[in-house]
Amino acid sequence: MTTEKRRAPAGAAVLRGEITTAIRRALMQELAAVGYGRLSIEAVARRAGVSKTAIYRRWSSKPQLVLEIVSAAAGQRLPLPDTGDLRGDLEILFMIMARALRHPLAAQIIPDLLAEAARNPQMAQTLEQVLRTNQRDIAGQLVGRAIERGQLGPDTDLDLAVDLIVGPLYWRLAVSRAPLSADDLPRLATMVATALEVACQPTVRSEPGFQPTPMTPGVDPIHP
Amino acid sequence: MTTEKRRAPAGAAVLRGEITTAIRRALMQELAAVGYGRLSIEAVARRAGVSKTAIYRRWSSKPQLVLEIVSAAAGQRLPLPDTGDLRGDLEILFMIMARALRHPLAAQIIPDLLAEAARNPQMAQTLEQVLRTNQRDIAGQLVGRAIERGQLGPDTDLDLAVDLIVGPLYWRLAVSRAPLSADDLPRLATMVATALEVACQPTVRSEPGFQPTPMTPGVDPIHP
DNA sequence: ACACGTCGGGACGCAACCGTACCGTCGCTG
DNA sequence: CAGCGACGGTACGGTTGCGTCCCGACGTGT
Repeated sequence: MTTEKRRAPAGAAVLRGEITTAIRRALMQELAAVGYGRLSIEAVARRAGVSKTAIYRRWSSKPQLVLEIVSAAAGQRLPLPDTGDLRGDLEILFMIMARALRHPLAAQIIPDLLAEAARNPQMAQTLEQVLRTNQRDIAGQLVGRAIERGQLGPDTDLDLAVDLIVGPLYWRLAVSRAPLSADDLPRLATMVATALEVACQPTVRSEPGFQPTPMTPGVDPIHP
Repeated sequence: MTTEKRRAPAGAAVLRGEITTAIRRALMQELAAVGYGRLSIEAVARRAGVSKTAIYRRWSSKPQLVLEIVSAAAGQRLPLPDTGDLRGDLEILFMIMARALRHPLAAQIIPDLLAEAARNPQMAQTLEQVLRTNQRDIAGQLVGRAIERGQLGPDTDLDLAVDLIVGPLYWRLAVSRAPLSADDLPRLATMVATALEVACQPTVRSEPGFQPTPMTPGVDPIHP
């Protein structure tokens, strides 16, 4: 309640936006260069041409810094145009994904943070919000449109659809890191669209013939 | 050439295998716990109940240690049975992959090392040998059989096929980390098999109708 | 039985980094 | 126009980890 007597910060006593921007940029570059595990505040400050204090004035600690900046950077929701066809929607989506994942910064940072999320609940929660729900929403509306059109059945498994849609391109661009020609995207879209249509068609066509082998967990593939 | 006068190490002067094993196991656990970036020799030694010297006697440095152990652990080639059908082969493969990726150690370590490989040429080369070529071989023989059977055309794009085969399951188990019921694997196999068959059928069925939007690289999805 | 030679362990010097306290500086507010 | 007050920067202890050196212990080959 004593805050009423204090006057608001003004003049030189206000955070300089240019320095904040420099820190944000430096953090992303440093994150790409050394990864979350090795990230050090000192290195970020050096790269930004700024003192550590400038960072600690804005963010309380290293996790807080990374989480806030990453959230802000990845939180942009981009609209997905409706082409009127499942395959067309997929191709648009693939182009957006490819453009994002081709950027060196994103291609370095995203897998790194996803790996970190596997052991860091805070990071997992943050990425869940800014990445996964975003993707699930996008894939969700994409699948939803296809259902409305009758291209897919209403009982389509959304999770499996997301895997099929996102998995191949993520693997290619973020994991395998092999070059991908522009021609491949339409082909991939065709393949995925066909797979979805066949597996989730309104007209059910179950095809038994191969009985699944029972799971045998307990064998260690890594080491005895 | 003075080595001729030296006699071979024997007795207590020979490396104790139990300690080597303890180091290997501790390294994997530590790698899963903190990741490659934060990995410290001291922590490995602590976890193994061993002194640092015991480690430095066996491996010269941290990268060398990790690369050697990871190579040894992941280098096991497992045979892929021939079910006589593309979909059956895929289902078997998916079960093998799922069993491997469901192990907490592997699920933590593999994405972490893949992310590290993006900035570490040594790591990239090692993983290339022990993981990617392994997968490419497996997928290659799987596709090769399908081609022999006539299920796929001889001009099948192997790279794209690998993406489609490996991507979804890797995304689901290693990135998204969502639970995957046993029923999902056969369904996924059906979807992928269908996608491959349609896109790579000997009877070419090209279907134009959507002209690809040109690539526009240069827009930064991360930050201006 | 002896001696050889490496073993594993503890200790050390060095370097990097975290988070904080203190300092002079500067521009708005009254 | 005067001074308040947070700014950005430097300096500082404390901690952690790397890689090395020295030490006593110990089992085999001569």
